[in-house]
Amino acid sequence: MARYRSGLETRQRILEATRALLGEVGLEGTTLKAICDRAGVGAGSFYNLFASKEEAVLTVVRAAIEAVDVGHDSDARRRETVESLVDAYLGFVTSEPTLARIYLQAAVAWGLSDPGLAARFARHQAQRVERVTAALLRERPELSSEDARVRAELLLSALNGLTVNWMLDPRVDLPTHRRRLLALVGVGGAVPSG
Amino acid sequence: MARYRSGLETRQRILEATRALLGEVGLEGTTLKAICDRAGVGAGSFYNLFASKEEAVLTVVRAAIEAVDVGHDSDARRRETVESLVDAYLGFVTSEPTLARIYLQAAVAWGLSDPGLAARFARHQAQRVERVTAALLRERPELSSEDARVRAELLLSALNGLTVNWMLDPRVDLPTHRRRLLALVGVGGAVPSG
DNA sequence: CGCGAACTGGAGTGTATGCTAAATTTTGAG
DNA sequence: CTCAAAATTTAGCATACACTCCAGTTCGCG
Repeated sequence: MARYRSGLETRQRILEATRALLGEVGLEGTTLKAICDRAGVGAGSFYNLFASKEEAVLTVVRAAIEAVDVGHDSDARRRETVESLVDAYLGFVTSEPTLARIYLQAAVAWGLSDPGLAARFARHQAQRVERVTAALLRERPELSSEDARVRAELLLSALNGLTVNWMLDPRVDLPTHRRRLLALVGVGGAVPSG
Repeated sequence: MARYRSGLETRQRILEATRALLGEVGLEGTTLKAICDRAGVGAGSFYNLFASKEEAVLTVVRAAIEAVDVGHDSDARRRETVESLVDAYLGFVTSEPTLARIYLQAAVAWGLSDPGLAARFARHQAQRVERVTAALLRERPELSSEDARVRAELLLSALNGLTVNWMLDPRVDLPTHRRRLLALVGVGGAVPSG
């Protein structure tokens, strides 16, 4: 394992190379040789720090998952709004498209095959739903909790879908959809007309 | 290429094996050997009918893309409703999860890497948006066309996102979301309360 | 039938991959 | 300074992959 400073730095370089490659050429192109070349490291060094290539990739993916729900201690959470949550998500997607891409890729390409990973993603999604539901109930106390939960699930699903569409076609107008989405869920701007 | 009946049958068997494997073990596990074993065919036969493994896989993916928007001649299209379109999509997803999965997998795993494929998916998505927009305008003529288009895009994005969530966690309640989604877009059932 | 073209299976090829072994250098606590 | 552990490089191994070659078989038109 890494105990000296040099080893830790190398470990970091490897993870950064892995992350960059996953975002640029996808999982398929992220070979061990590519990682080592990019990190400026021999294969032996890699295996001195990681048990397998999969470990490095999963480390990156895990970080991507965490990064989706950045920040907010439990105190600030009680003040966060649906709008701020949506903005945090969209801000992450647009400012870190590489990580967002890795997340989606992992969810669809692996999550659908590996039950363990699927469970991890599902759990993560459930936590996000809880967070949005809580915010929604704070802003619109008249909603039943089931109603709020369904709306939260829809909101998050739509955000995920929009992200995919945006990545396939950057002309997708995220700000407009953001506004529309908040209105349709019944928060923030004008109430939907019908 | 295939000219005899036998060759055409073999070709069909190969495509079916490819489709099944893509749905079961993903792109990663869909090797040439796996395809040939499953189809009961030698590698030579495969390459007598397909120029490459990629050709077979892309043929299957193309079919999956087409299958998402099944049926409806141009006459029936003028009578289709938002609800019928949503139901057609959800019906396809739940009755042919394998194909739906291939579609999503291809869109995310390849579409994000291969610009050509991304363009194909984007074009396909644009056509779907047009179709839903037209239906929405028919049902609610008071909407502006921009408004209808944005709602259609959101509806489709949410459907895609819901599909992903449902595949990761089958407990996702599609019928409820379907009803909610139609209401939120402003069609079908009760108008949203706020 | 006859015959050329299509089809078939399976061994074989080259290559890229993930990973290892061993020899060497670097690190840093005592 | 010493020295054992950690870090690093390099060469190479085993495997799996997409794909080719080729000898033999089947097809179906004339």
